[in-house]
Amino acid sequence: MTKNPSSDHGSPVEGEEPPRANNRGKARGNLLAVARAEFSSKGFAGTRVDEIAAVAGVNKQAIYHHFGGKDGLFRATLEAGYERVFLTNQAYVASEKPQEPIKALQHLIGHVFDRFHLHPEMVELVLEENRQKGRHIANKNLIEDAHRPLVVYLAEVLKRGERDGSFAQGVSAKQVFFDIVSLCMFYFANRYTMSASLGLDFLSAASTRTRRAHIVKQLIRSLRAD
Amino acid sequence: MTKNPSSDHGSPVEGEEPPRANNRGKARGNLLAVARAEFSSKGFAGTRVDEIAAVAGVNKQAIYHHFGGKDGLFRATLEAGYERVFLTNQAYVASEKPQEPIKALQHLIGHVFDRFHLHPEMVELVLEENRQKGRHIANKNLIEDAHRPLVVYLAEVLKRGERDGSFAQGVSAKQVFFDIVSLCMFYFANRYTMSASLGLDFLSAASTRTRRAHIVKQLIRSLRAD
Amino acid sequence: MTKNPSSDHGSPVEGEEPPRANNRGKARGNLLAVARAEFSSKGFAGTRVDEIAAVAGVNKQAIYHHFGGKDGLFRATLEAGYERVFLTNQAYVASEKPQEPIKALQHLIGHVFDRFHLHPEMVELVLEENRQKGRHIANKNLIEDAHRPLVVYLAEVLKRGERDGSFAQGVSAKQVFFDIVSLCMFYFANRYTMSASLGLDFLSAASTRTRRAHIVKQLIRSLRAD
Amino acid sequence: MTKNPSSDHGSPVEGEEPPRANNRGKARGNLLAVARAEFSSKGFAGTRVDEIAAVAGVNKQAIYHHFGGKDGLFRATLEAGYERVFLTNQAYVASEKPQEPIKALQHLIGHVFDRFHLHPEMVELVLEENRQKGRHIANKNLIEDAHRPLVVYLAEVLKRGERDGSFAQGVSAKQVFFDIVSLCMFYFANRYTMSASLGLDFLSAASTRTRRAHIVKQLIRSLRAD
DNA sequence: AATGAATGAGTTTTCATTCAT
DNA sequence: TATGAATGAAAACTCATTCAT
Repeated sequence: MTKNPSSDHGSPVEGEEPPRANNRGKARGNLLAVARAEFSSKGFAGTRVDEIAAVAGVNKQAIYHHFGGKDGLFRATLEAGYERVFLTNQAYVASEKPQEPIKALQHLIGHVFDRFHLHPEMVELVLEENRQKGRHIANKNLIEDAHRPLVVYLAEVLKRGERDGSFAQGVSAKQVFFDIVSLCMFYFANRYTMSASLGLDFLSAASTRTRRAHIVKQLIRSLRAD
Repeated sequence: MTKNPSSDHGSPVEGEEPPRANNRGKARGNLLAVARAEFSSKGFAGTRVDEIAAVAGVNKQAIYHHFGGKDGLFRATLEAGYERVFLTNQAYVASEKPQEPIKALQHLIGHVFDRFHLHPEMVELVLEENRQKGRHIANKNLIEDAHRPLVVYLAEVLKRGERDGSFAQGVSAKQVFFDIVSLCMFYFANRYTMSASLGLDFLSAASTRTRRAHIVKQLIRSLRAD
Repeated sequence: MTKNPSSDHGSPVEGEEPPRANNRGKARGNLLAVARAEFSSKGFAGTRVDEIAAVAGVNKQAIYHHFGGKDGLFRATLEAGYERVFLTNQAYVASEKPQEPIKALQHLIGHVFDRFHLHPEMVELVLEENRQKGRHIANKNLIEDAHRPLVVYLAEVLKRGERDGSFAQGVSAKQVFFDIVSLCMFYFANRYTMSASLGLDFLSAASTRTRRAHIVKQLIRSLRAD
Repeated sequence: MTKNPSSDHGSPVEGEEPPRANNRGKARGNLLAVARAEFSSKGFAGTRVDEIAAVAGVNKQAIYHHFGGKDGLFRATLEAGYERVFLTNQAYVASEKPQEPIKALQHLIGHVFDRFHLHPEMVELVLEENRQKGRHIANKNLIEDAHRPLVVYLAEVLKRGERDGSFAQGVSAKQVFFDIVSLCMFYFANRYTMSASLGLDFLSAASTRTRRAHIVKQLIRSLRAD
């Protein structure tokens, strides 16, 4: 999985940059950044090609030139997202110091939660792709690769925990990974109806902190050795 | 579908199924049923008002007559869904025999999972409403009411478990409810990307059973007294 | 020209009346009153049959029952308007004391102006009918009758003025009537663009008073004997 | 009357042309020409966007592309009309030879009358805009500018007439301008009902000539010095 | 007479995509 | 390649009128 540094731009979304003379490749990057914002907030069907082009400050034709159309742009947006996930996960694992399994796991769960907190657009993008029954996932390996660093790391942590007696035996790392992602991502995906359901305000920072702590604690508890 | 025979004098049309005659009052129900299917499979923006009307076998205008428009129809569909959730939960709680807390909780988690399994459309409807930032939730009480039977029952089970020593002290019932819904619903909402992520096929019945068992087990473990 | 007293209602427009047990004939009157307001403010094409029924507080079907449809309702509205004009003009002429021609004419012009001021809806109704090239005027005599009292009275005043030397000889009463109506009605029909044209605010009461005085004065001057 | 060559499109109204081939840039002009005809004959609400596009021989979307919608097209049509009025008035004033005030005024009144006679569509457009309470007048200056040449010229003529004793003192030029426009425009706006009112046929050329002469004569008389 | 529902043709507007310069 | 215009299909929504009770 290689990384195209020029696609890690995002000028129109993350910062204001004066239009420079050298527009080489900027159109593509701008489009991806704007598409990410648009697709995630409005869904695939609700997103307008014209608006993406307008917000990105490029001609509509650029979308057809670079991505072939709306579908291609969505696919590229999704792929760029997974690329980012991969890089983030890779960096996370690389930066983790050796530490006891419980600490490592607590930290990992917090990392996943915080990533979704920081990038709710990715939550929406993934949800959208699932609603479309995965029709844009041309390269399933891309997704698997994106999460592999974390899954591998998690499996290793669990194994160490099993050995040193901090974790229960025989719990599938993949299922645990699924648990972690479920609990973290679902929070950001369903805050509106869950707020109504439980009579709480999950949009507040305090509720988010509370929920985060609860998730970390319960997941750890669910893995303890008896 | 009852028919008034006295209005059947005169020659009926051959071959054609009478879409006319007594459509009185049927339109609303038909529309809600079709809308549920359409909105859940295509999302709000991806759903076509014309198609709903056509599939429901009613005139397009009926949607505007009964619901005021696409938004109104979505709102009504969502509300009807929550109404169903309420009835189901109410019936579930009413039918539960007295039993020890762990059994009760296992059963409850399985119930929630199975409901989502049986009604994935409701999953999609709720997801869609969250993507739209809850703009169709006119009546938040409806949602809260829909889940209240289960939340109240869960709180009571947890309390009993705390008392008899099967569950840990001081875990918030609302947070646990959130955990249950997260783990169960997320499975049905993200099977495509999670399949790709983990290299498994979560569309198969076997995987679903495995996942269900895992969720029940881990949630119970996460609540054990130390 | 007979007058149907039951059509001189106007409850929903001119006053609030509690719904009474005896609704006989009220629907027709309500509809005419509301139609007058709607047609005049939105034009024929811009007016909605549903809205008239809703505002009038009657069932839509009543429109078809009483008037045959939108066209019939417009026609009836127009005719009711002319009927009112007739009655007003008849009463005006009947109430005029003998007076010298110039006074009589000044008073008459003011009367015309004030009628349009009081009933701008009639201005719009007439304009609309002209835009439709008079297609609703089934009975042209109705219109002629409506103005006849005033035209006859005007001709008589002019004749007296000619005889006593206050007015010029040989000016057509019909043309003068046309002048009066033109100057008075046009003011109320074109206040928006004329305000913009001349940089004045013809919606203000002061401008209206000024314009009224000017019109009276100039018309009298235009008729003086040399 | 000078003509702005760039506005001299109008092929679809004046003749049949192959609608294909080079349509570049023609759409806008065609649409304005057709819209003028449609809006003036049917009013805003009565006009169909589809029909304008069809008659203009362009795609319906062109209306949204160039004007943003029906409202924008009406506004543009109105503005183009006032533009024409301005050019016409400017040319009229420029072409007027020095002459005595009464002659100048007679000529001016005839000019105004003849313009409305030649362009009854503009009459309808203006009436329509007034019915809509001026909601399309984005730029009031445009309207004021359109008439300014004539108003300024009129004021100057009146002033000269006051000085040389042909006109009365202290009559407001703006009010006189209003008189002229009222009398001339009203004739074309209300010929149907006025014909019925007075039992005359104001659609005939003879009646129009008679009315024109009457208006000119009476306006001049209304301004004479005593 | 009154009412809610139904009808079907139509009306504005939108959209992804392509063309011509 | 960049850009404004063009395209045609379709989308949401509206309307006057009629039906059934």
